[in-house]
Amino acid sequence: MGRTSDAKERLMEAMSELIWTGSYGTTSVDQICERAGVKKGSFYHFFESKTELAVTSIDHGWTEHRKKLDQTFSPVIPPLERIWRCFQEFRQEQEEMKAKHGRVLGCPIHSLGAEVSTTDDKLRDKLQEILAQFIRYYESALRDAHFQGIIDAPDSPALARIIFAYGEGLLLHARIWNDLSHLNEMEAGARRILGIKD
Amino acid sequence: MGRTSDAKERLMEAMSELIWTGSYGTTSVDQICERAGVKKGSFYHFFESKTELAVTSIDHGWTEHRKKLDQTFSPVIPPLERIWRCFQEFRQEQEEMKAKHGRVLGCPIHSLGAEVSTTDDKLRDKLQEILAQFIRYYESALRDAHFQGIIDAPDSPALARIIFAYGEGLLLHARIWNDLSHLNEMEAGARRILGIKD
DNA sequence: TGGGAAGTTGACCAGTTGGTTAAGTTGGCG
DNA sequence: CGCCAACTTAACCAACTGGTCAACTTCCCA
Repeated sequence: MGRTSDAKERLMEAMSELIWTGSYGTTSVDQICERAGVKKGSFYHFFESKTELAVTSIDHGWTEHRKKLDQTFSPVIPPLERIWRCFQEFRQEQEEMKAKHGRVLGCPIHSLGAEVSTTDDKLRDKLQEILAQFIRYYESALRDAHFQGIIDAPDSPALARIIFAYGEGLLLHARIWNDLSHLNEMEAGARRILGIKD
Repeated sequence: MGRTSDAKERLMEAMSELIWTGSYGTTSVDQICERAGVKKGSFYHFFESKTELAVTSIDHGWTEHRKKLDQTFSPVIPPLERIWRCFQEFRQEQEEMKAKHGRVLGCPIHSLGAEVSTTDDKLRDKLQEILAQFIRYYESALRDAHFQGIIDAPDSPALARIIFAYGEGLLLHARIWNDLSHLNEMEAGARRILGIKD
């Protein structure tokens, strides 16, 4: 019943892109609407606030991204190989973003988290949720690697947090320096953390 | 000659605090002025723009912070001890900030970098400069540790970048989760990265 | 002591902010 | 076909944005 529209999807996509290329604070509702080709009245027909759009579009983007991650971290793939592939995909994604926007953009979840976590509770809660889920991919890969005797990691959650913090730190440096080469050392650094010689 | 004033210092301090507790984008000139007890006309007597105040106050804060770091990383102190002390000071500072503001604030340089590095060139350049300087503390400590045979680190700059990225990642997680306990594992994680058993 | 540089003040600006509203248009479905 | 829910539109809002300015006060120094 009633009319149909893809304005909601267009708004979510515009918001995601603007947050990633810029920041939440400097992204105005007018900008979002312009990029999405949607009038402001329609914006507030679909979303009750700018924050709600952000939460919804971040959530939607993560749900999409998880599909790829589920493949990357498939139990069929050797455990450490999963992690190296994940790093390669980080790199590929950042390359694409640099080609498209002329800038290395890093991880939108962390950039947004750094910006809003003291001021926007709803957004912060969503970001926490996503980050906590992400760590589980590392965690289960490391647990598998430990049980296969590939690495020595009796405390895989702790080790996963180290790898995670390290990877996010690198991604952030890549954004700040607008330089993909920071990502080159990701695997080597992780090997060092995992205590793998080579 | 003429009148003297500490309004400039008050503005810098207000800006630093507001950036740290919130973000650059959500900090308005009016807010800064109110907190500093300075009228807007005076603001623009001392600074040509909001960006310039941010650059100046960040720079000033770093110059102050370096004094402490120079002591922490004194060549007199055993090299790895310097790093552990630095971590302890991170923790102490975050504890103080949490007591004062009710929130874990993380590293203002990185939070700011995540937010503005795609949009504000002057600010980004300043942040890059500071971060590059910070890494050197780790770097020289690691070089010393290597030459003293305490660790195996032929490529100390690369290792310093790993430790740095890791530490910043943890600080960011502490901010996002508003939880100091993320910092507890800092030394243990760094030991693992450095390949130290214990 | 007094000239003048340095600092202060509050009124002012145009543009933008997130958000509202009421009247209109569309098209799925009974 | 025609109803009516779903969607669109443009005009509107008060508060706030970063920034300006000319008149005024202070107080250092010659």
